Amino acid sequence: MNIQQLVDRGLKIKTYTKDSVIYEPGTQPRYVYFIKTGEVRMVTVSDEGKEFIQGVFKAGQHFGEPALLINRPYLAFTITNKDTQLIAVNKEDFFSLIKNEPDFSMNLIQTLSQRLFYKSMMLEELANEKADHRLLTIINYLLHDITEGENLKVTRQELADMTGLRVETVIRGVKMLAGKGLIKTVKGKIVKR
Amino acid sequence: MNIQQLVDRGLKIKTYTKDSVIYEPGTQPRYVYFIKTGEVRMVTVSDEGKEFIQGVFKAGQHFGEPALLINRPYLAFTITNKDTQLIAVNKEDFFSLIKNEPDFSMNLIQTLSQRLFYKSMMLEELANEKADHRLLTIINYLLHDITEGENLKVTRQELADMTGLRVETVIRGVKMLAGKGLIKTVKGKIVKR
DNA sequence: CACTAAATATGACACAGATCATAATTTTGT
DNA sequence: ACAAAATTATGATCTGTGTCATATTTAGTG
Repeated sequence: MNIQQLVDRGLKIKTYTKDSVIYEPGTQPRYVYFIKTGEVRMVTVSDEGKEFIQGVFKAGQHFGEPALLINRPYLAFTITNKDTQLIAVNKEDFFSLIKNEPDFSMNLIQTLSQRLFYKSMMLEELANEKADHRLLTIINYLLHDITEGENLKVTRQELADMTGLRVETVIRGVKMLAGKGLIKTVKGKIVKR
Repeated sequence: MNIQQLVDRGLKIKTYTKDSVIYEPGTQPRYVYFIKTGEVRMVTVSDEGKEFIQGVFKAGQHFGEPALLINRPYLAFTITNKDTQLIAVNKEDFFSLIKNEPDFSMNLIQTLSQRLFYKSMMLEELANEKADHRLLTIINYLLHDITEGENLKVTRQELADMTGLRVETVIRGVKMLAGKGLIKTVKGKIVKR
């Protein structure tokens, strides 16, 4: 099931401007959201206002399934990183997609597996490893998605919010890793080689 | 799909004694494991030998799907907590289960969603919260599964291995939470009220 | 019941990373 | 090309939790 097919079925496209909140923790899930264009981040926020990035979702992907499927209030905020167009698919329709479209079902299982894999990896890091190790792991993970010579389009703040560290610690850590030759940086940007 | 049906299909039951290793990190997944009897823990281990409990699986449940489904080497050890009987279902059979048994597929999706929910919760805790908050969260989570008056059958060491803390920190933290009346303990055991 | 092992408890000290303050550099918008 | 904003950088403390050492309590076993 892709976006076009959903549109063909007559589902409405909703437009959100950058930094709009799509849903908040504590609220009851009613939809699964398919992204037509744009990008969203899923973040949990501590009492002191510190953000942790649970995931980032781009055009063609969907988010918000787990809470809907197990019927639990959301844990996280979902916020647009750019102007974004979404299609909200209600519970009934989403369940019928799973039941009636074997490909969609298989695909969803693999998507959930990928996310579990990432979260397991990060849990090990946050539970057991110190700053430099965490940083190297997330950086290598992110480098997978880009091609040689390109650089990572993430700020130190974002790395901090993915690793549970503070910006200053990330800045010092990245510098250290570059010094040891474990990563390559050009003008502060982390580059794949 | 339940254990009996797998047995009826002629799948072999393998027996493991307590503390046997079923698989190790780095190896390539070939099976999904269904638990007939017993219990296993999934743990990642740091270079310094510190364990983190990624999950615990009991009779009737299965484990090892994500790595198999996305075709990536295991991240964790899986080790029996007790004498355990397993049925190993190979990739082909597992895929056919998903394709041909809609109920199984739906069930798997919900199981994966539950695990994602737990891991998201723990990631937020490990990334943003300090010892006491982490402890209270995991304790409340575990208390959900038992009835009033019963006590948690986990040691401080196990709480430590679930929260990324050290035993001493857990011991001090539990004592503190009990002192503040946020949890109830009897002879050191954490009791549901 | 006694004996041993495992789990819980407690104190002293160390240290990674947080926090705070301020500066330098790079990016973005006009 | 310039100003403003965002990001990166760096130093000086502070602090929660790890580490280590040792003691006490509870559970398990013949």
